[in-house]
Amino acid sequence: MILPATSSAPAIPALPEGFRMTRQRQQVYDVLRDQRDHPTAADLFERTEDISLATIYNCLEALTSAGIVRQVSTDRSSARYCPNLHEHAHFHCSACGSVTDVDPKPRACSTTPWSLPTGSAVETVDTVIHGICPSCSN
Amino acid sequence: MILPATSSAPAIPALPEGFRMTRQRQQVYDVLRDQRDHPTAADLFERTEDISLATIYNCLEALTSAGIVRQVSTDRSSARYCPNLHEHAHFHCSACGSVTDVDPKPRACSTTPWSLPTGSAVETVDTVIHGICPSCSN
DNA sequence: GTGAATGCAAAACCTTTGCAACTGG
DNA sequence: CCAGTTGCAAAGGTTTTGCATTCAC
Repeated sequence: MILPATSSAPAIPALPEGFRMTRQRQQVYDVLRDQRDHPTAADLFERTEDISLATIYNCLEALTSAGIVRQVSTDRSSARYCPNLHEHAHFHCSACGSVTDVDPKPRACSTTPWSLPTGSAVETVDTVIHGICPSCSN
Repeated sequence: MILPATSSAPAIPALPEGFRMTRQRQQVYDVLRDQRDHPTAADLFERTEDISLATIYNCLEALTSAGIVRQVSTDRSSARYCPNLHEHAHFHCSACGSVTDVDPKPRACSTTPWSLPTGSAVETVDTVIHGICPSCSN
């Protein structure tokens, strides 16, 4: 007998001790993982069912501080969310508003190209490339 | 007779055709240029006189689209503004919240280290380095 | 003179919060 | 069981808007 394709096996990178994988958190993570278009909280609210908007925000906060989702700010509009944990930048099309992942070049310089003051401790680097995407260039 | 030090000579990079340099826009630009700590709209409202908050926002929008000021989004809090037009990144201290300019290393790789899809047109690249600044490391 | 910019207050928008009810481990 | 999570509605903070007045060119 074949089990119905329940939407979600955990399938999540190492979770912190004591992290509660609730139905809501799983659903939010599933949408992020399956539709990698960097949805906003409102997008996620529409794409899920029986989750309040406040809980969407709670889940995103929980997933973000658990380290399995990154928050992306391309402009002043709603925050977007990204389940890609590999080093990458975000390309933001100023025409259509889409946000896509951009990988580093195969053998790009390995050290930070920025002259940080002595004593600075780097936690994360967020790079947003604004421009026009191939589809909008036509 | 010595003239009182009126706050402002134009002293602004090439302005677009038809840009009206009003008193308010000049004052906002002067504060940005003289106190390069990346103030928010609310900061600028406090540091200027006889300018309404709505006008602060109008001025920032005007200066930004005129290309002489850049908007900086380090997190979800208020937008910050930067009059430094040279290529640089922003270091955001997650402890004290300060934002400082970071210059590129003298001979860092000259081309984008990102594999952009063919047909992408890059307009600007915003890099925010989150971490702990030297003062907060103590 | 005239279109653009300002000031005010109100509205819009995104996100967080307080608190009672519920639930995952 | 019970601390942590949810849902709701209300509040908070930031930014925008409508419109009459004022101003830069």
